[in-house]
Amino acid sequence: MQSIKGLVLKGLAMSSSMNKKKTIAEIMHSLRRIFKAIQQYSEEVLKEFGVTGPQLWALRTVYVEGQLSMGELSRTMYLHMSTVSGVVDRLEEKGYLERTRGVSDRRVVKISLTKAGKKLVQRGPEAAQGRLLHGLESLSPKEVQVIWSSLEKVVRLMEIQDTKATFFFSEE
Amino acid sequence: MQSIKGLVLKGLAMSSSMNKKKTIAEIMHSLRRIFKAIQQYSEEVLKEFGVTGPQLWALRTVYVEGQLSMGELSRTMYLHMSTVSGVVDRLEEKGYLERTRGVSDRRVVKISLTKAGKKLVQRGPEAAQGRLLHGLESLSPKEVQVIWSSLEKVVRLMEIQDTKATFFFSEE
DNA sequence: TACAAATATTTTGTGTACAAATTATTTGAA
DNA sequence: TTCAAATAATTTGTACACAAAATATTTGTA
Repeated sequence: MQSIKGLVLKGLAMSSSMNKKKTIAEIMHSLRRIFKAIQQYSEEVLKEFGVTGPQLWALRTVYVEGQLSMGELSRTMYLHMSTVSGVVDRLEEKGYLERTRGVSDRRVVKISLTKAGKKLVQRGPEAAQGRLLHGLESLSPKEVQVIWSSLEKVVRLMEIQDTKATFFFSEE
Repeated sequence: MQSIKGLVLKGLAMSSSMNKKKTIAEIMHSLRRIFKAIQQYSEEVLKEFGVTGPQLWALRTVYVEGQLSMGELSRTMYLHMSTVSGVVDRLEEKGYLERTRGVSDRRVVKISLTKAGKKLVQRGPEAAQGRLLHGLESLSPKEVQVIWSSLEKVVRLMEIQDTKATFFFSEE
């Protein structure tokens, strides 16, 4: 259906003398394709396990971290609290999560897994990571390391600009 | 508001002896944060130019590629056609794009920029790329190259699994 | 020629994803 | 003590993002 193979080969054919501007455009494309692949994987997870990628990710986070507040969950997942609120709604409806009000502070909502939720996490794949995970597993530790440090560099570049809006529009 | 700086530093503190599984989890986090940074940037663009990141990206694509069909536009943007259909709807309402039916094949819809659309692209930043672009510009060509090839590797790993679903669940 | 299969786009329905507004509760200062 | 500010979570409104179904048109074939 998609001519992905062709596109990948086109990417590989680029020489190392490719100029910076073009490389940057390619980087954006790569990121876009990674997001798309993650979303497509989410569909597969939905068909097999009845929950979406983000939902499985939330379950997995609670499984790993233990009981969490909404704020903690959203910070751990790097998602806006209102987004997480909706995800938790759907997981609660499905019977995988429970909300309980905090005892000492009644503003706080504590999220915990039900028995069914725990079971699902144990038999399910590693959330959205699944596909990427199995790909990365096949690489050497060194290769994984290089990919990680590259991504960290990109993250720093993007997040640093939050604090340095002044320098945002530099000269061409 | 966000404690992003702290998180970045935590990432940097990791030693190279970090095991593969942890590194992979970090890679997922990095991707997630890149995604979030792009979306936050989209908000800024919206406030300044009245169009969202994806909308500006679509305009820019038509600007660069010239008149396009919906199919061509969606393939170029790596987005589902139904998604692009909605984005084009909103840009048409705002008067930046026009739809025209194909002459030889009346199923095809041709997308082209209006005068206002052209003007906006010329004065606007480089769509979602903007923030990343300015960050990457500050690196050496070699560094940019390493980041690109890492991302390409990730893309290939994820997309290859579309065709090789058989090997999907390998042993631990 | 007739009409089924293929193709291009839109519509429908679900689920993120965010900001801004709202609600409920707690904390701190006059 | 009182009540405004701060905090935690939810609700509301907009815009992606996708698959599946529907619509319109063209192509190929009997």
